[in-house]
Amino acid sequence: MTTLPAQDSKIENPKTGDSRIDHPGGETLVPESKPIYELIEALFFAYRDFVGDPDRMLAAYGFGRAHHRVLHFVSRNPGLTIAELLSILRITKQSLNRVLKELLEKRFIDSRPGLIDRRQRLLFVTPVGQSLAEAMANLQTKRIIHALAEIGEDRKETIMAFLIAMIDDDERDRARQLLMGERHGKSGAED
Amino acid sequence: MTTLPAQDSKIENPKTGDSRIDHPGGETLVPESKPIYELIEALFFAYRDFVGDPDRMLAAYGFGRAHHRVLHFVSRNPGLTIAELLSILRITKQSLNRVLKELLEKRFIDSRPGLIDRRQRLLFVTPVGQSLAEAMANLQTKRIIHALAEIGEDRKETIMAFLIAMIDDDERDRARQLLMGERHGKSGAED
DNA sequence: AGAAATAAGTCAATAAGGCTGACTTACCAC
DNA sequence: GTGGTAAGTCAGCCTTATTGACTTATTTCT
Repeated sequence: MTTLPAQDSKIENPKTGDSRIDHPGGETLVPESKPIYELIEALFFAYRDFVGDPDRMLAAYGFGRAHHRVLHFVSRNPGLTIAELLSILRITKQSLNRVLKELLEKRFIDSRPGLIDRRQRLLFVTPVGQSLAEAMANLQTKRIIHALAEIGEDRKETIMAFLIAMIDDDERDRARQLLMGERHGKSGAED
Repeated sequence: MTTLPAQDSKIENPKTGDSRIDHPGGETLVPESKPIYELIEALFFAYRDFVGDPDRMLAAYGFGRAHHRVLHFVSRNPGLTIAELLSILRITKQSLNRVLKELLEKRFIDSRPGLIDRRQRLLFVTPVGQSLAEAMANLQTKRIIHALAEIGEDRKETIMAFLIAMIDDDERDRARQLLMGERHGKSGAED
């Protein structure tokens, strides 16, 4: 935390968009264009409904959004380690542990010690877990397909390119590897 | 069955040929196509980083994501009522009140009784609030512009159309009105 | 062999942001 | 003047996240 809200508002004119604004975040922001409100809000609404589908399904199992994320990435990356999962989800070990414990207890996820490094616990979905993960992915896919149909399926690569370009620069490669289905070449975890 | 541009086949496929899955949610899900994992995950990563920018800025004021949403929609829709805000955000009165109270106390938002219906409280951003709202919108716009530049700016309408099509059918019109900047024609609240 | 580093699990406390239910106040409308 | 509506509030609860400190098992380094 830098300086506290020394909120000296030095806005010139909210209407011109020509405002040079100092913020405690540090940077002086000089917008190079007017805010693209349509896209900001469309993204908000789209994402809200996009995660709303699985949310409703998860509730029937007593799970939440956190469980979904864990189940999803384990399902997509069998043999994932705790450490890898943590860095994908960007949460702490303690946060992950709570949901992971539940998923293990309820047998949606299974863990086995690593073959090479036995300290590691390699995570796999059970058939039940796979079924749930797929069901949620299908729900989301349904929505995506509907949306792609609206704009023309051939635009799918445009959408992908846009979304990938929205990711943080220093995270893009890692994310791209994940979502392009490349396995993390460690810990000999193929089944 | 939509023909997808046959993405990849690098992943060890889930060995469930089973496409008919019963879930306590009630519905039997029969996917009409393979899950589009790339898009699901790209959306996850893109949104995570998209909201990460404002999150960091808000933290400097002791605010969170909830404050951002309130500030944003009030800034964009001066004269918004509590009821309207609740239905946009889809949260409860009690949840809203906690953050709204803070925004009012710290003078980022101002409220006046409605002219026609004095039970209503019309919400407006103060100059300080406007400044913060703009700063965050500028941050997000920066990311969006960068992403649009990657795919060609002319694709902006494609992205918009996609995102809008992702919204729930019965919410789409309302959302579209909001993000297209049409004012809710009530309570004589123009500035 | 022994020390240090690493992977993971755990305990405790805290916070943000949601929720429900029940109730009040103020105001509008019939 | 009664009833409905907009908003505010009290109390309690849940989920998801945080930090810090510590343990255990195992690998790696010297």
